[in-house]
This record gives sequence, structure tokens and C-alpha cells, in this order.
Amino acid sequence: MRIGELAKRAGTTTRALRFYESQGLLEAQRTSNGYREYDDHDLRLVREIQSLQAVGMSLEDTRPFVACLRAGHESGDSCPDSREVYQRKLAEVDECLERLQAVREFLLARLAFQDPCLVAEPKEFQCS
Amino acid sequence: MRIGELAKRAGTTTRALRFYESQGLLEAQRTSNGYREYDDHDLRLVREIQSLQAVGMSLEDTRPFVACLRAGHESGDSCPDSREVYQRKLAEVDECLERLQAVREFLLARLAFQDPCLVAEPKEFQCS
DNA sequence: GGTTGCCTTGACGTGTGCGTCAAGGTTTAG
DNA sequence: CTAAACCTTGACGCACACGTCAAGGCAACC
Repeated sequence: MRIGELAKRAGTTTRALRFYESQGLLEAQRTSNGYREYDDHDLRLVREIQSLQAVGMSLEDTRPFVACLRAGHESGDSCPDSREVYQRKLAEVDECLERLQAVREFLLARLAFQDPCLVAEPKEFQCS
Repeated sequence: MRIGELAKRAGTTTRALRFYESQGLLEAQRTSNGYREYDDHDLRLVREIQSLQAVGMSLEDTRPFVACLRAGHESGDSCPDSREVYQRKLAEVDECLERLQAVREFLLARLAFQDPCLVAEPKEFQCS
């Protein structure tokens, strides 16, 4: 299939697919006229990328998963590198949850009391 | 005081202060040679901006608080617009917490079981 | 042969909060 | 007089994941 159909089947855009290719996440055969040609395996790769992005991972984070699928594994997260990413992400999420809880307490307190001196500020806040 | 001293006292940079001014958050008197001149009230404004940013607010979000201080209130969050921002932020934080929890469950499950089909994917994830 | 609908590469735009030069003016110390 | 340490405006850079033209090639249909 060509890039337009892959985009439609994956529910994305041709621009995104070309961008993935520019980032080395996706490869494509070329037909004689220069058109990109994809198969179902590529569709699988794109879906993997999308589902990982949906849980807050960057494209860089998806690299090991894509590599894992390319290496022939039936799921992208059965390789050590992928599981490392999971663990790192989990740690990030946990940290983010803590900060968000602190921010939440801060906001609740500020909304409840008018006195700003009663409420300590949370530490810095940077969640993906 | 001039911009350098204000920056030092607030623990920020002159670049940030000029940026705040370009965004209409900070104003400055000018001395005869064109230098910006600030007072303690401006320092208070900058500190307000910083503490709000620290809890994840954008510069745009800080606008009502700054206006509230400028209007003469002793705390930036005693005006209705500021409290609205608090409420909106609280809602955002709550939504973000839910999504992060779902992501956390997803990651934990993926790390525990090798079978990817057992785990449903969380919905889209976009936390500030 | 003209239109439509695909495809190609290239390059600039988006949002956020500044960082980092660049090129120059001002003030103070020596 | 000069060097250091301030200050000014202007403008480009960054990260991220693409969106959005622009200018053109290719294939099929009327």
C-alpha cells in the first residue's frame, strides 16, 4: 500500500508518516516511480508508535519498541530495552503523580482559605 | 533598583524580566538614560509570577493574579478572576491525575505480564 | 489533452518561556 | 583614557511532533 492508504488505515496523516521516516522509525520500499510502498508489518509499527504516544511517550521512547518488532518479536515490549523504557516511564509517572498531588493540595487550600500564608508551596512542577 | 538587581533579588534573569514586560505582565519606569527602574512592588509581582509558574501555571494564567496585585489587593489570589484560574487549574490537575493513574496501571500491567493483550490502553494523555 | 487525485521533496510555521548572541550606549573605577 | 560592568533593542535558537503551503511529477479517467 502507498503512504495515503497507510495513513488512512492507521488513522494518521502522511505528514506524520514521513516524519517518522525522517526520524528513522519507519522505512519504506520505493516503487519505480519513487512512491513509498508499505505492508501490514509497517502498519503494525505505526500502531505501536501511536499506542505508545497515547500513554505519553515521546517518539524517542518508542524507538526500542519499534526495533523489537523489527527484530521479529511478536510484541514490541518483549525486549529488554523496551522494558527499561517502561520502567523509566513508570518512575516518571510516579514522580509526576506526587507533584500533581502536592499541587492539588495547594490549589484546594488556596481555594478554601483566603489566607495565603497558611499554605506552603509545592516544589517545582514539570510533568510531561 | 535596575533590572539586574531585580533579577538577582528574584532569582531570575534579566531576559525573563524583559520577556514578562513584553507580555504585559511587568511595567517599568524609565530613568533619563532609558534604563528600567523597579521598586519592591515589582519584586512582589515577579515573585507572584514565579510561585504560580512553580505550580504549573502558564504566564497567561498568572495575568489575573498580577492584575489583582496591581489593583492594590494584598494577595494576588483574592480576586474573582484569580480564583477562577485556581478552579480551572484544579480541574486540569484532577483530569491529569486520572489519566496518569490509568497510564500507571497500564505500565505496571505491561511490566508484570508479558501478554500485551491482557491490558487495555488508557485514553489519550496530555498533562501540562 | 485536460482534470483529478495521488505522490515527491523542501522549507517555513506552531506554542512556550525564555537562552544566547550581536551591536551598541552609559556609568563608574582606576 | 580606558576597561569593566552595567544597560538598551533586535533577532535568531531550542525542544517536539508534526501542520501547512509550494512547486512539481505520475497515473487514470473523460
